[in-house]
Amino acid sequence: MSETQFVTEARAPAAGEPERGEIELSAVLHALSDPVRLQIVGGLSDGVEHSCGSLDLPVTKSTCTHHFRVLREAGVIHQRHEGTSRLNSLRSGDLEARFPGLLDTVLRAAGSG
Amino acid sequence: MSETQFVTEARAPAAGEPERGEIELSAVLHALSDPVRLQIVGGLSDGVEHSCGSLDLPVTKSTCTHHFRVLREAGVIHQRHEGTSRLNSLRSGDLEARFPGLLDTVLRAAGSG
DNA sequence: GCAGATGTACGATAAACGTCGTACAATCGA
DNA sequence: TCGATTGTACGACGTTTATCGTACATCTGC
Repeated sequence: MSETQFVTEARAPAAGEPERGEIELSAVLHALSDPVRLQIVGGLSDGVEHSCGSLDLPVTKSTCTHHFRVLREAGVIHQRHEGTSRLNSLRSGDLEARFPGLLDTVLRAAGSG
Repeated sequence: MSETQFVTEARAPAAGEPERGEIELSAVLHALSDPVRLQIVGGLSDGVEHSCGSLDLPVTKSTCTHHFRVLREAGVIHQRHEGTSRLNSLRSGDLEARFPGLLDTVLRAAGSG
């Protein structure tokens, strides 16, 4: 896991991301309710930053952009710019603080289902 | 809780309900991603059967019917006919068997959020 | 500067969604 | 039987969604 994932203090989120305290449950559940986005979250669950293209998703680039935006605006992921890439990571710490156990439970459910 | 909720054997679902093994994670998350439906699930979380009207929802009757159908077709609730009422209950046992911890975690998140 | 790589922006499109109103069906009590 | 209660069916409506293609922006390496 990256060193930013288990911090317990809320940090200032990037533009377009909700703050930790403003993450809404219904938005998170909606973000996780799409199979492609569930696949993205599963791909990010190793705690390593992944670029959008490195996840080998079954949709086109522009649809990818759409799904990453939904996840970002729901507060599920963080996007960092590096070169021509956008490095994505799960906001595990923020989600764990706001909705304890939720992300892990969903990831386990996605893995076994 | 009613006596049907913690059975570990899958039972034949009513028409329109998926069987235990066919409950899909994305459908469950989508069903739970609407505030009204989250309120319904919260209202049913005492384990008691509730009629549709007894939950005092902020929408009209026909919208209620719609939300209960979404929950039923996702496998989240069971509906039983009794007189002029439809008694609703959570499929806690089936959900726990299929996606362990998911329902409890979401309900706890909904309660604190 | 130029070409390639990586995403985003924008518009289009078809499907699904949440909401409502009205009409209807089923049941119960008087 | 008649009226009240409870919920469903159906159609309408505006919004949102998931998807794509094309065009564009940004960065890297030559």
